[in-house]
Amino acid sequence: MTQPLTRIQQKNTTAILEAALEVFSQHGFRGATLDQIAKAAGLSKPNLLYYFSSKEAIHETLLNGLMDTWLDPLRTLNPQGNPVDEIKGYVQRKLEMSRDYPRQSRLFANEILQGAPRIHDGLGGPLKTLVDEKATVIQGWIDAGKIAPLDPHHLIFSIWAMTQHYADFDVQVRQVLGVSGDAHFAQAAEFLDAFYTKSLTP
Amino acid sequence: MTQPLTRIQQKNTTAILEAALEVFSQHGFRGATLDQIAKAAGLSKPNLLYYFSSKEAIHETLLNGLMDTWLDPLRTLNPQGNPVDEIKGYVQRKLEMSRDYPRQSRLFANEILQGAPRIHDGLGGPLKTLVDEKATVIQGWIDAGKIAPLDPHHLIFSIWAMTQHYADFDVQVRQVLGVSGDAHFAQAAEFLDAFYTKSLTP
DNA sequence: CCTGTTCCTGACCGATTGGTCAAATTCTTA
DNA sequence: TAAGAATTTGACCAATCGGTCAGGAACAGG
Repeated sequence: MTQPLTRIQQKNTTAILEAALEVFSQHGFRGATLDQIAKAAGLSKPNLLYYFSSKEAIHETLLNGLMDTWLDPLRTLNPQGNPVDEIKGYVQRKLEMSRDYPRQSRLFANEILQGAPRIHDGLGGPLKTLVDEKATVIQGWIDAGKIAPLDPHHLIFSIWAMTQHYADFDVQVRQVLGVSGDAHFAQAAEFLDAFYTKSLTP
Repeated sequence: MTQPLTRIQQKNTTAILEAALEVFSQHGFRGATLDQIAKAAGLSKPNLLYYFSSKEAIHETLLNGLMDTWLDPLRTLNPQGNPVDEIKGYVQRKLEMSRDYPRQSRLFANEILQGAPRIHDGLGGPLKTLVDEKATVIQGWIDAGKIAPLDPHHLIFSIWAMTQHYADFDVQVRQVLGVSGDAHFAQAAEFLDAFYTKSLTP
């Protein structure tokens, strides 16, 4: 039985999670400190621990809230739609997430990189289930001759890899391109559209 | 004037770097501890610091030695070769590196994820130079009608993203596919070959 | 064998870490 | 407005961090 949150609880909880997202995504779990998070949230360290029982509790809350949002674009892949457009739409939505929520992407990347010690189960369970389901849909499209024959699982991996690359390896992308703003995301969108059009069309 | 290393120096230095690669790639720079590295190397902590002046010195040595090896596959991209085969060859070599040297890939990924604080300059300098050079080659192929018109820089990013994904997100890939060995790398090789064949052929 | 150099270690240090706690402050509500 | 609950804080703690240092052990060449 969860109690409704007071305004002050609401405000501080979100401030903590926002600050923690900033710090965790930048330094990883072990690299982040409670002092950093407290300072970024404008609270004292003991006050952090009044709202969350431990550093790990903050991190866990963040990851749990993330999983669903992160998989939503895949969930909306429509079996009844036009196959090529559906997949390209998924690519674009995923790329937009890299542009608009890079911290979430990096938080996730950090966790996976370290071997996913805190969400290992979530990967084999809900994630695998969803991917398998959508892979079946894609395989159906292949069997019907609607798209080119490509291993559906690895096709999904390719989408994750290419879109998240622009968030996770942002520094590298910027250095190599020599840009500072957001303009290269439009280039990326164009590239990915052309790329997947060519590879998916039967 | 660097002195030649004695056998014992040789042995311990490589043992330290091997252990540090293991630990750094798994926990990131801040997450790794000298005690962990010392234990993994079979040495005492003060003995580590007899060979390397600091934790950062170990990390730096590791990254410096990595950069060249990591870019070699791109360097061997031959302007005179068959365009599609050259690029697909690069993809395969990069994928093999993900399979055979996943720790190096994760070490690099960790560094970039945290904003590349220790190799920031190397990205804008040598890396950018090499990429720009190869991008020009690819653009030449496009202008000659040898491959499909795709932004060369983003094409290179796509190769990095997709191949390194199999090393950096290894846990996720394994969980989703439900595999434990190395077999899925053969699938990945096949997928990438088909994928790039379709998208590069004019 | 002796001697100087290289290699190695236990004990230790100050700084930082995640976390605790009693007391003070602020808010709510009767 | 008074009492009780919720919120906030400074002071503090044990553990761990990267790193130091004096001295001992092993090794080399003569």
